Amino acid sequence: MSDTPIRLLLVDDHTVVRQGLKMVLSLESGFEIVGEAGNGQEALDAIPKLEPQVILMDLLMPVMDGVTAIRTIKKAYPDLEVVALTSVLEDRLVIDAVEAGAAGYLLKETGPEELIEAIYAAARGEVRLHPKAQKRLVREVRTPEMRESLTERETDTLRLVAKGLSNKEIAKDMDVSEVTVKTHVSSILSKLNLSSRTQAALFALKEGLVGLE
Amino acid sequence: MSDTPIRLLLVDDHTVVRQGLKMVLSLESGFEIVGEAGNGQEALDAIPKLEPQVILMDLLMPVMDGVTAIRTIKKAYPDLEVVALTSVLEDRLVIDAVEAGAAGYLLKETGPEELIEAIYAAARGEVRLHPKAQKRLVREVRTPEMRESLTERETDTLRLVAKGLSNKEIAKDMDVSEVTVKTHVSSILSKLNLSSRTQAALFALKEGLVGLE
DNA sequence: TCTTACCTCAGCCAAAAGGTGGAGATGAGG
DNA sequence: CCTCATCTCCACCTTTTGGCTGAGGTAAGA
Repeated sequence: MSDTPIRLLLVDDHTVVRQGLKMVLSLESGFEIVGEAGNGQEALDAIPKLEPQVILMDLLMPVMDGVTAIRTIKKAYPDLEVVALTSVLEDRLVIDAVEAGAAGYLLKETGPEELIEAIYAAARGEVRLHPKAQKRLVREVRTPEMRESLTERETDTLRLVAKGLSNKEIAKDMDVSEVTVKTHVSSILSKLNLSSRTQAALFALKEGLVGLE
Repeated sequence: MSDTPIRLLLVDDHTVVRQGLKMVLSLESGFEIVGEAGNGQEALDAIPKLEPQVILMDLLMPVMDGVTAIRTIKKAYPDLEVVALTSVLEDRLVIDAVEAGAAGYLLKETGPEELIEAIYAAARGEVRLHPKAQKRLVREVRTPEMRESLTERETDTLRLVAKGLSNKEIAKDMDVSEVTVKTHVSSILSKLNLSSRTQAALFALKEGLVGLE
């Protein structure tokens, strides 16, 4: 490894988690934690002053979410490596994070050793994905026709289907005829290879297209 | 407060979270962290030796989940107070935890102050619920006829509906006629005051009746 | 300009879903 | 024994859903 410590910025809205990370990482001499932030916006503001080399970023945060933050950061500072660190494993999140340029996707259930190893890897410009995240990503790459191929209106429709609305209600909500909604739903089912709107709703939930409340 | 520190046991499968809690709580002189555990079973085994007064318990853990652990602990040690600490807010979890005898339900997004306050409260035998958890619990108490009133077969049916199966598939799965399934689905919708199987599926997911994969 | 993809709508049709009412069997409990 | 809840099934009916084909308008891109 290098002889100068890696400058780290921690971004997470939970105080407890930040403290925990600090605790765990402070046992490792190769790191220097130069700051903390409670959301993506704070992180962005702090970068010029703190000049971190690697950022540990939670994905689910208020104000500015992690994915947006990663995208913005990688645009402004391409050399800065961002490791996504989250407690939930959602297809959509994994894909978005990787697309946004994350140097890693770790779950909070990850042990300290892997965490440390992933940071070193990120600093070297390598990518470390949690095994489960890898699986999701591979699944996605293998079936890119899936959610990817849904058009904008179809995606809108699916979102409403996943909220339990009927075609008539969706039509009213989208301000089109019910016939059009039926057309959209049909092509959704066809494209995704599903056989009912309930399955479509479940798909949308799994993909993180909509939340559960 | 008392002059002797409160003996605390931390139970969480994430090392990072445990360290974070230790860090945060060590700033408070009123506590003494007597031990840690990575799951419910470990916690249970450690109680006789460590003699904690309050346990901070994560709900989602491998081996033995938090709710089961709470139930078991409260049966064996009624005076031991257990505070549930979790990152997710699920109706079913809140209800189950409270029924199991939890002295509190906190989210990991909770700030250190509230966390500390909740532990003191638990030690005094009081109950502290996160505002969001309170809301869920109240909603539940107000509509006990809901999920509660579903019969066994209806619950089975709902579970399969929430997996995206058609009536015919459910009939095959449950080994009854499709007519019977329709009867069950009808009474489910009627009892839960819903208007489509998709809504029923979403309900089942919200209630934690089934998982999402 | 000529595709191509998308959005919108339509009609026709079959299948699935859902509502209503009723009925026989079973088993638990007063 | 009687009652009550549950499970099972049936018939009849309406509504919803989903498949299929086609068609006009629009916007982007070769």
